[in-house]
Amino acid sequence: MNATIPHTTPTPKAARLPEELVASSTFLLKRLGFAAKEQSLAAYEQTGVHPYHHAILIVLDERSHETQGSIADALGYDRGQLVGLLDELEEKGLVQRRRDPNDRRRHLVTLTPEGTKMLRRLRALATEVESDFLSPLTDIERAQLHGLLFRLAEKHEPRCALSVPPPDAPSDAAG
Amino acid sequence: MNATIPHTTPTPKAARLPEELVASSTFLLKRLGFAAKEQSLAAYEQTGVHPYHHAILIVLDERSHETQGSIADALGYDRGQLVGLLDELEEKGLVQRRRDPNDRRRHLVTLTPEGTKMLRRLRALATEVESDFLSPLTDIERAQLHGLLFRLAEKHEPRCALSVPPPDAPSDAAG
DNA sequence: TATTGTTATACTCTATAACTATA
DNA sequence: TATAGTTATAGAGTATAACAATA
Repeated sequence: MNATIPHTTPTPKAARLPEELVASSTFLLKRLGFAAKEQSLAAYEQTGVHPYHHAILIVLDERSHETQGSIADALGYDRGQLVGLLDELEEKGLVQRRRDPNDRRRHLVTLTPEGTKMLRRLRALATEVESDFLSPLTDIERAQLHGLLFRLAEKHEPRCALSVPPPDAPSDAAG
Repeated sequence: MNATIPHTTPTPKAARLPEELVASSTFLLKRLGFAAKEQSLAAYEQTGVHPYHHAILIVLDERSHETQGSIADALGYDRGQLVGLLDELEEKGLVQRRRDPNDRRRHLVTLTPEGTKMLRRLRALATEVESDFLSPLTDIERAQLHGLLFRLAEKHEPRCALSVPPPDAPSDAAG
């Protein structure tokens, strides 16, 4: 390795990202979103289900007897993708599908008692992952961050908008 | 459609995400990271290059004559992946590879004048995308958001850390 | 033997659309 | 004809590791 003189290496050994990229919030969002996804996946491995499954269970816990289409729409999943996810949840006994007697094309999906139990476990895990991911921030900073992310999500992920502003109210109030 | 009585639809037509998910910052980070990626990809289509290519050009603009390994390390890319990206940049005449005479295993990569020109264009485009993505926020809020994201990135994307804390300083000070 | 760059392979995701059964 | 769910297929993207040249 040409090791007579250690070259004084003024450039740091640990490779750093260009400041220009680090200065970009969208760049950081992409990287952090990826990191959050990876950490979630690693944590969920022990449970045998994917964060996708967790989201489905949450939807069913809010309003059971959803149709597959309404679940897919609520989460932004493709309907074809949802079929496989529900197959897996059903195999594990966490949800149950039955035909809607009023429209036999539809499946009504419900949470089983085992599904409710799993959901409890997944909620605890998700809280843990979130808390760990945000650990560099104080509680106040976490609230600030969430508020800012939510404002962006209202625009870029409209499904996040919690309430549709009433037509006669000034729309600014909803922000 | 069984259209005698319109059902009064108390559930909103627009499918909404469960509040539980929207309340999670890591969930929002994942979705926003994905949205940022999608918007970048759409914007970069007109240029014929990918955001990956842009990042490589930025690295070369900071410090030319990088080896392929150091570029990959700086950006966190796989070295095998980088080969193809550099092939594409070279085909377009934006970068040039030549062997390092001091170590003939290595390739030194440099920006061509065309690459510099393209980089100018890409910088303008990236600024536009960023500005549009953050448009719901005021300048002060944008700065707040970036500060918070950066603090998270220092932990979850160590390549973002701008300066290595001096060994004699208390490590807590580095956040 | 270890490292740089290259190539090949395989695997995961996702997007698309064809297909069925019901309406 | 249109819709809900299902299935199959293809494509992009990514990760892994085998490989040749050089140290």
